[in-house]
Amino acid sequence: MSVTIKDLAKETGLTPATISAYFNGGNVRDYNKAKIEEAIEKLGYIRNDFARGLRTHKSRTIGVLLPEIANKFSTSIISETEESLRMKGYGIIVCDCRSSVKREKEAIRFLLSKMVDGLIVIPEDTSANACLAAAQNGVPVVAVDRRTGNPALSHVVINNREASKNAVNMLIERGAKEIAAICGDLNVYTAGERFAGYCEAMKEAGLEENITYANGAFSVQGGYDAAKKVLEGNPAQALFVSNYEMSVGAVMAAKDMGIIAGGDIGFMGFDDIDYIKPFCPGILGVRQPIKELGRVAAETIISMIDGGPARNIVLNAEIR
Amino acid sequence: MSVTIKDLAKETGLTPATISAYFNGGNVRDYNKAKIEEAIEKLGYIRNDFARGLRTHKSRTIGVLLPEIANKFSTSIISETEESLRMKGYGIIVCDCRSSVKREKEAIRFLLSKMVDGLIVIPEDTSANACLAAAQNGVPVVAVDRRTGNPALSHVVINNREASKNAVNMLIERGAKEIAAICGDLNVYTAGERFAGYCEAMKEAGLEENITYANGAFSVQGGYDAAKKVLEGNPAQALFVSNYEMSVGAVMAAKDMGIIAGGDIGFMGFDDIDYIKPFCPGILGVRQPIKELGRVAAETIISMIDGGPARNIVLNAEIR
DNA sequence: GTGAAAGCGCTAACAT
DNA sequence: ATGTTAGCGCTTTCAC
Repeated sequence: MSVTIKDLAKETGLTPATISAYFNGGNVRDYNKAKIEEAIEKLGYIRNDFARGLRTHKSRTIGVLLPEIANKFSTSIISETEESLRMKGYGIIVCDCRSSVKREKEAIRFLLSKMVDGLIVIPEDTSANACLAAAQNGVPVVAVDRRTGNPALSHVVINNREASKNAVNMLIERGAKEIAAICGDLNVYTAGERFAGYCEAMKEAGLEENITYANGAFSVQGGYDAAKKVLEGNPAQALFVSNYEMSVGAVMAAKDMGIIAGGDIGFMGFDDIDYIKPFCPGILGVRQPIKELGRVAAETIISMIDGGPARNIVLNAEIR
Repeated sequence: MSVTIKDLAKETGLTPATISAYFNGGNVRDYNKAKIEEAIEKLGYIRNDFARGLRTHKSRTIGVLLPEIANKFSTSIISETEESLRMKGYGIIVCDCRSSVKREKEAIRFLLSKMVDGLIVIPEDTSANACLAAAQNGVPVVAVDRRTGNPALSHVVINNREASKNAVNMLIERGAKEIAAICGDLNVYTAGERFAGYCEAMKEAGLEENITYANGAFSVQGGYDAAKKVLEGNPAQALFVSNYEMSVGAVMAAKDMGIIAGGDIGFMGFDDIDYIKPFCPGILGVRQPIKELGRVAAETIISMIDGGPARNIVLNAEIR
């Protein structure tokens, strides 16, 4: 079957212990090192991480759990996380849970049985019950993008409420009074916070009565439908859309109704909406520091694995 | 430390062997089953897949290797693959290699050391040398999207050349004669095939002299730059862009130059360009059967793990 | 249907 | 600097 450390021992005339020392930075004579390396090459040896992990209780692997793997925002974060982690010698196992709390629980068990050293999660379950099993097993958890009620977890989020408030204020400064919010399920942390920021801005501007909210799925279609509903009902002067996919959908819906977002009406979306900008030069967006989010998440999980405490980190979004 | 099968044995008054039998579908008395389940719940037992894999040489895990994890096309495929695989009891480990052959090799070693039962790859290295190590270890490999020269691998691809030829023919039928291709690096399988299809169509229509090709990175920016170059030089009557991100960029570039793709000039892009359609109703796209690609890849790797032969599967793309 | 015992491939004392 | 030995948590004969 597969080549083991024993075969390397036989090939080189050394013992397994020496080979192991070689792999783990122990002191090995240079000419023995050379022999070992030769044998590895010749035999095509690949280390069995199962055996290793069984001994060490370490996998040098981080579990990553996303609501949806085909979601641009999530994968952009993860892309950066993976990069940072790789440089520290860690790999990642990615799972998605299709935005289902039940699957989130299953996936966490799956990841734990893979002996991950830590977990980076965009949590679906706000109470973070699903992460309990991890905590129980001494596996540290970093929640990204969404805050949970569990103080054992680290959190890396953006200043959702404040950024949204500023964003809406910007629409107000430009003269809009009837600003409709399109936010998706308010029980989701980000949606709730962003809507709250919208409300604060409206209230402080004395526009409390103009607060309008349209629900919808966190998808292009969801944003499309919600915007259509809003624009057909009460012609708004501006739209505040609190998520990337929904922003794209909302711009499409407006266009289909003959309304240019950012031109005929004010428009504040979220994340990287540059693709659409040539067609709607006036649109604005809250830009989350996605790369930093991913990098900081990686740093935080490493720090926790090394025994550091749970942290709460808030990054600032920018409006462009 | 963590709860083991021994703890379950102690708790239930049974032996590890019986607990193991329980997990592996052996015959266990109903009231013992109940006791075991109770103990699992009470103690919060999570199976150690390292120990298990060490014994069985199976991980029930498939390694997935992508050029770029933040790429919509890749993750859309994987999303479907993961779903299918999960239903068969398999999980996935996802790596990306940043479109680097060197990293691809590293990632494959990483995945093999994690004892994956199979590999699903969007191969960066056309010769599939990187996959050699997998074959050597008896780990089956399925290449998706791009064909390699290695007959040991299964391949799941679309009819790139034919679909592209049909697509370009469609532009020709609509009256375009000066059609420029924007394809990215032609050494990449898909780009090469799609360009070949374009050339065939042009030749058969007697438009050989009009063949124009602009290179660029496989990104929005790459498509933008390439389109700008093309449109500034020799005002084309139509654009054929052979990749999703580049299609988006090309449409943006045209718009920035005051040209509406699909209106002022013919436009044939790739994949799901619906987001832009409200702004350019006339654009067309080659639609790859992404979900089917992902599902078939999953089915194929399972079949190979069960001892089946390597397969070559070609799915048809549709033009809309 | 359940128990006893061996061993998967590796690492980590400890001895030399 | 290298060898010896025991054991990580599980599965798997083989008895009973």
